[in-house]
Amino acid sequence: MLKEQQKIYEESDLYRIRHSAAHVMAQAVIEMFPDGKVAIGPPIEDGFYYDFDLPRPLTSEDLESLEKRMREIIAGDVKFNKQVLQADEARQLFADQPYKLELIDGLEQGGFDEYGEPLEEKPEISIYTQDQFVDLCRGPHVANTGMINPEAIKLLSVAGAYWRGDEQRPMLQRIYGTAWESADDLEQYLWKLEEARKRDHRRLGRDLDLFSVSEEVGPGLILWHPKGGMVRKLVEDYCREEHEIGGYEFVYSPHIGKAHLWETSGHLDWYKESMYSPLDIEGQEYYLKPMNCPFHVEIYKSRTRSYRDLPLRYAEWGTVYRYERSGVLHGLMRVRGFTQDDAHLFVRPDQMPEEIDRVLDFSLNILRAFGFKDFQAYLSTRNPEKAAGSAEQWEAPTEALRNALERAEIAYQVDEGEATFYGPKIDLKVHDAIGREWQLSTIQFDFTLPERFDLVFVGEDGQDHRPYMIHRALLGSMERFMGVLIEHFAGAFPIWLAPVQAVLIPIADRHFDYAHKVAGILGEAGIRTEVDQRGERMNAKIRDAQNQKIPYMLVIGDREVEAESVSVRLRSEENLGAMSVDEFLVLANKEIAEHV
RNA sequence: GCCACCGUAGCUCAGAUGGCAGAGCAGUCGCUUCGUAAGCGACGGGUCAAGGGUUCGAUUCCCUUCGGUGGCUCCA
Repeated sequence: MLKEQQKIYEESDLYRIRHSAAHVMAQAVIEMFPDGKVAIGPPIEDGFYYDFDLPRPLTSEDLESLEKRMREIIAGDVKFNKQVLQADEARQLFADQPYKLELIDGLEQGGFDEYGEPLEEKPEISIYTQDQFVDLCRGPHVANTGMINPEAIKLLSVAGAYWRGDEQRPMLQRIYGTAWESADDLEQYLWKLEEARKRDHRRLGRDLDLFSVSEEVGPGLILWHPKGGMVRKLVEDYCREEHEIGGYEFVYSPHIGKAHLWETSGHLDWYKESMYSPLDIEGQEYYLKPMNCPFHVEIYKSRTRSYRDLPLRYAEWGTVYRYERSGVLHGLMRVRGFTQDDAHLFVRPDQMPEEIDRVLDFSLNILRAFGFKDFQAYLSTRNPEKAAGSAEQWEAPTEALRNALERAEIAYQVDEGEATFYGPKIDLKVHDAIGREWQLSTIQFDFTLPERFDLVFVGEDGQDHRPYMIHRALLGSMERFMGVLIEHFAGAFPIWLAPVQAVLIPIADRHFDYAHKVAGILGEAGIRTEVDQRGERMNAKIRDAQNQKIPYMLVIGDREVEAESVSVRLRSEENLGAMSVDEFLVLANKEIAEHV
């Protein structure tokens, strides 16, 4: 959620309802476990959570009885009473609540909020009491529990969460719940969850035979099947063409490189924990590449570069390997081996602003071509804990990126301290068909590599000058992009990307010959076509084609053979009736060209 | 990696307080030749994730490992 949206949310009634529901839930939990310790319980985007330290793991039966108890507390319609305390009074009150004591210390020092984030002003210490339950809390809440709609709350799941998000601290039990103003809203939200589950790319990947992950090969390593491979190829083909038009040149580089390369690049200093262990080859250490940059840099260095050569734009669909902790792997979205649509731009300082504008523009156009319309940009700035180079060095590129965003006129927010070690970056996120946000493009300024590799170009003055380097991936990784595409379209890819665009459905065996004849014509016209000649009834063939989300189902029976036509049914279930093969080709080609 | 839960046929899932392993779908074969979302029948298919322990006997109980799911931390 954007910071401005978050602010509006925090002012809303819904925010109070959810915050209050979290307290009611905490009361129910503490009634169940009187010795339980409470941590924090804030509202979140679609609901709320509360973290607890409890004597035993919670079960789904516990959630049911907690939910029941919450409804009783709500029915009691008790007041939320606010009271402001001195730190010492608060400490006495929460003497047996170690997490609250830590929070009180943070508040008293005026330093930190409940997440451990620094605060600008020293806040007052307040408690809210409802029924017998007292909680350290800054509010706000509804006036009394009766203002929470008991028909619009639901406890969703239990998960582990570190106290203050720190993996060195204890693991708490987090209960996620949701609360809405009306039962209808709740129902709609649950429908959305169900819809998201149905379009889960892992499920569709199997049902549509797009890809798989084999236990034999290893977790986070994707096997693309022919249908998924076709979609991926179409995506790549389109992008390659656009890149050529956009002035990029294609390069290819190997999957491994010597340790010294990664020392020079800085990856072994800054990125080692994400890299696979080295291979020993003839006494030399080689690392699997986690990024493509050093290779492109070596291509740049392979000869003397003149100011006339720049900008150079090296593009590569580069497959990289990163060690991701087992718990973070997720279908195509988070994997250990993936292919970036990567490019590195080497530019003269005077070309830099225009080049960044171009990249941002290029990126938006490509994403639009795939049906994404809603973008959100994030500008990540220097993290002093984890940054190569000085603060001064970061200033100019950070400004350049900010200016590009201003000129592109897209909504963005600044994420302070979120940059990678080598430079500030812009991340572009898209909203999919059901409103979820996914990160795809990244445009990263890199001022460290040109220095580390001592990159130069010869200027007009005959002297060596340092080029700037911009690192960018537009789709991000092919794996993640495909995952987002699958979920965005719920597997019903736009016709130009559909692995099978038309299926011919002969009603009886005697129609096979004509079906193959039509398939031949369509194939020659570039339509990806299959003939379903199983001994199934037409109804079954239609059902299967529908489930495979094939855009055009062409039914062929006696009438069509007679009239040399096809009967066109769409996956929208619309039946267009009979038309000639030529008419169908006009229709299909139009829709393919329009990317619908 | 951490916390919780889970792992039975390609998929979705039954099952037994520890005693020869079950269904639907999918697959193969046969019959059917059908007009816009599932025709009928037969057959094949399993070291019950792997390894170890307890036991007369383990798919079932215990331990370890591997894999998955939801989160946390991290991220393209």
